Amino acid sequence: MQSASVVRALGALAQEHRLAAFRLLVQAGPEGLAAGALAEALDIAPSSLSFHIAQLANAGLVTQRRNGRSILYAADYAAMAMVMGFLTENCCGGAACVPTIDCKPASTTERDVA
Amino acid sequence: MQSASVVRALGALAQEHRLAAFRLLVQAGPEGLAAGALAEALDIAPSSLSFHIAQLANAGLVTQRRNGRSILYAADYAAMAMVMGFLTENCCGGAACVPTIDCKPASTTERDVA
DNA sequence: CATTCAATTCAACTATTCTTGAAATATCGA
DNA sequence: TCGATATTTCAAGAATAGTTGAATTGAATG
Repeated sequence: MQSASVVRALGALAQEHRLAAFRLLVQAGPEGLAAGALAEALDIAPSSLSFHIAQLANAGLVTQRRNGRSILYAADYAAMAMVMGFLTENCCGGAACVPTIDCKPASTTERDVA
Repeated sequence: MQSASVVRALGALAQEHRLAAFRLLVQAGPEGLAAGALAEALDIAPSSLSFHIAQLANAGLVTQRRNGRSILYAADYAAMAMVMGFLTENCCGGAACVPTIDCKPASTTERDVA
């Protein structure tokens, strides 16, 4: 019964600012981006970004770690792949289609997420 | 600026009943399922299903066609692939990962959706 | 043409989401 | 420790989402 967590993940992505933030993080790679950098890139208030990024984190789509005064957020590729796999599961009654997504950027495995 | 349509698609999927309905349609294949069959499978009121399936249709995730008294809904695989492609675009700053999804069930191309 | 079946639309209500600014928490440097 | 920076939490309001049953539209059957 993982459908509830997929609903949360999709709901987390189903908002203009959060989708944009997630895509920035996906493109930024495992290094991630600071909350402030995201707020500035998206041109929204810091408190608004906190609200949105918390939902992405709560849905398991991003991880966070502190770096000095900043908090860096990074996309969780495994979670993203899980959501996609769930959507396409048994696609077309089992006909061969929809390859499993397997995104393993170079430094993902060595990363340690607090 | 396709992000708005992706937000709508994700929002359409970010709900328990709609996610379940979409998955049933994905698994049902191009033949699709009648609105009544979906309502029964999901155990929700017909008016509730109408409300939800309309959002999936509005987001472009499902197509509809009439068959006698019933209206059959079917998943739109191209739209699904588009959403996933958008999420993973330029993943990891361009590192080779995330193969493009290419779901082409046997009869999809010959289907004519009104 | 009247009846029945399938699905949608409507109105009303409750619940959740998003935004904002002010206050609080945590880290760093002098 | 004090002040500055980075981020989160809180409270309150406006907007949107989800549910229900009743009324409506559209297609098939006699």
